[in-house]
Amino acid sequence: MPVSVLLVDDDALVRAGLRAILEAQPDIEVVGEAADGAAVIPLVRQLAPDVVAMDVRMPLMDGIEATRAVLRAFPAPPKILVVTTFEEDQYVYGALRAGADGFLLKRARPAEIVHAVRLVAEGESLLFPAALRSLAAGHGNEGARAAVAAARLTDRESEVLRLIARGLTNAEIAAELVLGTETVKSHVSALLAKLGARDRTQAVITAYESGFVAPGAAG
Amino acid sequence: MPVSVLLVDDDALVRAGLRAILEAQPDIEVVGEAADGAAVIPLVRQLAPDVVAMDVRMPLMDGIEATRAVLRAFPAPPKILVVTTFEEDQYVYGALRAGADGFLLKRARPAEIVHAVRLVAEGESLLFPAALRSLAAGHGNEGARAAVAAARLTDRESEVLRLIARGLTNAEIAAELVLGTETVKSHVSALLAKLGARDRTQAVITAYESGFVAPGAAG
DNA sequence: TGGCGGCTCCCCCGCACGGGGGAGCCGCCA
DNA sequence: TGGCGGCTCCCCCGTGCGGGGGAGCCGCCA
Repeated sequence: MPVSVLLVDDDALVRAGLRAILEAQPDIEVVGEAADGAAVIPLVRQLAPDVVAMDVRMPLMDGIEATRAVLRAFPAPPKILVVTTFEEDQYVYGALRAGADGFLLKRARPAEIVHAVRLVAEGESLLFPAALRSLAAGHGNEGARAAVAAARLTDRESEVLRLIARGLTNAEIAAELVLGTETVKSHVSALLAKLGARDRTQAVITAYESGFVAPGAAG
Repeated sequence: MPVSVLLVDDDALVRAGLRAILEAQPDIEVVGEAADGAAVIPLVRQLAPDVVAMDVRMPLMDGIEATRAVLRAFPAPPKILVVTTFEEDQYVYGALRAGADGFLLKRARPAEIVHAVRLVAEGESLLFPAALRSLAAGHGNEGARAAVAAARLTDRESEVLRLIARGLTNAEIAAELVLGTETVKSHVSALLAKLGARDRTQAVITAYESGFVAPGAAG
């Protein structure tokens, strides 16, 4: 059962590129295209795609509004993969709050694009915007790859991040999870690398900004 | 021109106590009372108080809902001072998100209660819930005093907290503000003490949880 | 069967951090 | 006039933190 994808981008060139890359995969099928967010709702209703690859900047209705509209309109909405560039990273937070499931960088390599589509199709994928931003600084394509491939935390890392975001030290986390402090340090290091965070403070910021934790939700 | 206060608490004893304490001040005037949040809207319309001292737990409409209702109903709403106890601190975040302007602990001393009313009346007062919680742990009355009196940050401290909440190190903050690192350290220490935070990580958490910074608002 | 990723734990090392002091300058206000 | 709070900068000191290595165990899957 292939993953069905709807492409939404005002640039025909981008649509064609995405279609070519994705159609080359046996398990991915592009079922439709749209040139603006305003056309998304009826197309989703008609095509019922698994994933919508959604551009951010479009003339009539931008990707953020369209994301919101789709999630409002359908009880079981498709996964929304927001297609963005480093220059547009100010839209990332808005898209996240609108309910986007993942991010795709236009300058990513084909294999990464394919990977991203599969990831969001599988569900529960959270790509951290801070990782995008920090990795974007200077590293060029390296950044794109890392942002797409590495930004998924393991269960343990998620658990540790949650405790970091509650203000615990490594020793306290170790006690809480019944682990050695060295183990916690390992998880913290891995987690910081994946998030593109320099230290636990930046990790907490990323946790809040990405919606990984929400104000008021903590105990 | 005295500060006018509306008391909202289902406990008549509490109302009487607040009235006695506040009326003893020449610059504070209690203009009305209500026993439930459901009665607040018409009373605010009629009395136009500067401050509403609002209990959290009330039979018909709780303080959080009432706060929300008041802020929705009036273009220039009164300041909302939420009256709470340490046992009720789980309501603090909800009240903050509802738009409350400050917090008052029932076991606070009279002078502190008066101070809190004057503070919110002056505007722009933000009392940090994390400071409440951490100070509440064990210190008894000490905690109440500190939470009310110390939780207001100076301009410089607010500036530093904002930069901490953007992930900067002390050295980077110093460069940003054109200061010495030792100066930044002084501000950070003062700020941590006021917030009841152990380190900058907890300070960031407090900043988000209190609404001092909001997800998506950062640049 | 081998490889790989996740989880666990260990070492060494440098450093940013935070606490404890103190001090001088300025402006406000009693 | 003196006091006080805010802002600035300095010292010393301990340590939690994060990076750099490495290693063994397990389960999944090709």
